[in-house]
Amino acid sequence: MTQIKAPAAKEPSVSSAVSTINDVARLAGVSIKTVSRVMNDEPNVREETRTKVKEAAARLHYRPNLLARSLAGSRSFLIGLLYDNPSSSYVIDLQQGVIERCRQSGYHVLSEPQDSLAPDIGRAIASLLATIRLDGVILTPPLCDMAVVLDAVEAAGVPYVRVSPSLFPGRSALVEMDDTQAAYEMTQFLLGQGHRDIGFVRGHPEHGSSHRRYDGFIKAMHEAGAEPHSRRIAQGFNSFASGLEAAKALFMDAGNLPTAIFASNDEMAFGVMAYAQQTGVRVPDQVSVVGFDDTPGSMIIWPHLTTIRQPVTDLAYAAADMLLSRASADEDAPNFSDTRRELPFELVMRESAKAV
Amino acid sequence: MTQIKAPAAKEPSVSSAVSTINDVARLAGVSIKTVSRVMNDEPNVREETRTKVKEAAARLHYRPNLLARSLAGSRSFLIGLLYDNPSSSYVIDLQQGVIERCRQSGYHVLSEPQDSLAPDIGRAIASLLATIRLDGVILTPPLCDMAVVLDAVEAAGVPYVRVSPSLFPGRSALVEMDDTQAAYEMTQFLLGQGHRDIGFVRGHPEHGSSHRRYDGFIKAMHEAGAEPHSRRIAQGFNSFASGLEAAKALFMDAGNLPTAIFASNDEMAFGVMAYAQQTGVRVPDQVSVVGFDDTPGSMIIWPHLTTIRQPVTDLAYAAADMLLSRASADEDAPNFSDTRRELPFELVMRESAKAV
DNA sequence: CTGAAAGCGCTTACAG
DNA sequence: CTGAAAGCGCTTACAG
Repeated sequence: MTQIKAPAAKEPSVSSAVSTINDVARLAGVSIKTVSRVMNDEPNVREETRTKVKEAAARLHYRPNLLARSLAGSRSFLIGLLYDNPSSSYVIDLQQGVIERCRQSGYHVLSEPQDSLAPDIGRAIASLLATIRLDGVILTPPLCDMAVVLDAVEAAGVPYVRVSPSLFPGRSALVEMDDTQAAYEMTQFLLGQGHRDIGFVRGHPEHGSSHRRYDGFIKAMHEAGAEPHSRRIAQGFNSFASGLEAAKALFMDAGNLPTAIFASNDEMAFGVMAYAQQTGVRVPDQVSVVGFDDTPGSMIIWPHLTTIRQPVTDLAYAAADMLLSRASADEDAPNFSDTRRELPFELVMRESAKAV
Repeated sequence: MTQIKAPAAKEPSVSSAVSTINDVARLAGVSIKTVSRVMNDEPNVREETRTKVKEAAARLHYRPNLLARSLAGSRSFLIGLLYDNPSSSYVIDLQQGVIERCRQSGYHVLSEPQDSLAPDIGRAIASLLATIRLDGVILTPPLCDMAVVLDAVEAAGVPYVRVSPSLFPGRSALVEMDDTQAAYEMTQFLLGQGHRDIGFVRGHPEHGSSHRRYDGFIKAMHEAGAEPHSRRIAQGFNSFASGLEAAKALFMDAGNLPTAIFASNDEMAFGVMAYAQQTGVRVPDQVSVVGFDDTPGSMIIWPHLTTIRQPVTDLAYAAADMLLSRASADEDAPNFSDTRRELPFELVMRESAKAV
């Protein structure tokens, strides 16, 4: 690859473009310690001095060097987002929310995708945390349910928050939504629409949320005295293809279709809808279809998908807030690891489901 | 928000968990300068000494502190990804590719979403670059076409690469694909399938790629002597809703439908397909529909969408490689800003288009 | 081939 | 209310 000169800089000398705390101190006629005090909004500075320093800083376009602050101080102003998630919209929404909150506090976010299947993931994370002193880490599924990952983060002494963990309750601060209740309410919604014969597509058996969603479904069906026959339950793996396969099984007997299908996630619901369309089953006229997650796809298929909206952005806000308030609190503020926030989901009614 | 004690660390003292260059030097019985040489794979170290240092580093689980390296040296090992893009899959794919490449070189990536509509975006970026000394910046549309953004990056003296810019050719290193040619080939594909009466949904007029795609379409149609009537051209704005509206216009006369519709992006193609479905127009039997971008949605609708795959990951690789090779090269290697790489697109044939 | 010194730009701990 | 000194963990520039 060819490479040559950097784009012409506006300043004669690149290095002269950035001013340091020394420049500000000199211009304001104070010590660098005083400049530091002003920049960090510390008390015990005469108002007149404060003004003088602020003016000097403004004139020089001074911005404290984050790296230098990190090295000298006890904070790095860096939060790590560790993920290994196949859903781009989930990751991007979460990341966006975390960045938004961090920015307000002068923090930056390091996105660090991880391969949860890698045998040395524990060492990889330990190495990462040794290389960059992070002030906090956010862990998403499936990483947040892996003991080796939690061990590594804890060994490094970095505070962390888990998003929607399924395992090790109480081991750390966490944010989550109630999958079971959401599936329960979605099922109740279907029942309320007059559906009694409802098929269910289970999610990937290794995801904790799959089981919670199934439980919520069964609970509602049970309460309604409408326990599904086992042939109304299909096993999926969270993919479009597995949804298609599940639909094939659930629609086996064309003369005896369920009136609704509840897929454990949107992706599988799309598979069900595609299969229905291919075989001439009309949605929602013959069969209602609902999903779970409210991915972007639910608004681009027709009929638009009725689904459960995960509060991804709010989960991100909450996780970031926990970390940030811990970072600015006393080193040993008590009970951080007991912090737990449950955020509300939302049942989004669209066109893929209707009353029977 | 409550916050309390950090998760119990494995080590008695958190600070003792991380070893420094001094620890390694002491254990190996050498100076820190020698440790530095070994860690950076510099020459002029006796093999025996090198081994001794490596062993000491391994025993102490030593990882050089990135922040300290940054402050002392001329490199920060940090690359910034600046974006303001509504498509989560585009952003995540690009980010993933950039991170992957950076990781191999010991670099980390700071994702910095920007509001391209903010009036002070130039100052925001200048401030960011003053706060964190980045070794390089990657700019995506629409940021890469904003003079105020380029000015800020250049003023900071940070090397940068633009991804798919439409404006200011030659102002910087860039990676891109040929939108015009892609649209041209997609149109030729349709023509080759026997379509002559092809409708077109134009993209958002403020996106440079919209015009290039339109040009490619027109060129192919012209060459085939099949110039479209103006009522076969609809204006969209890259959204699902605008695709739906466009379809309404293009399908106005039910007795005289085009045999194919080429939408400038997938999102609008989905809108066209939804409208077709709502009005009983069968895709692809009555009308073929094709899109552009190969977003995840193209695989969850039925029929799956025939579209153009942007080489997003490869664009990311190429952009990162340019920056990384520049970072490890001489400060003034010539012509970096002339570097330009064009990557091949791919025509992905799926079920939404068929021969007439 | 190896090392002692200085310094990157800040904050900490202390003194006044 | 303010500042001089030391130090964070490295690399640079220089000396031998």
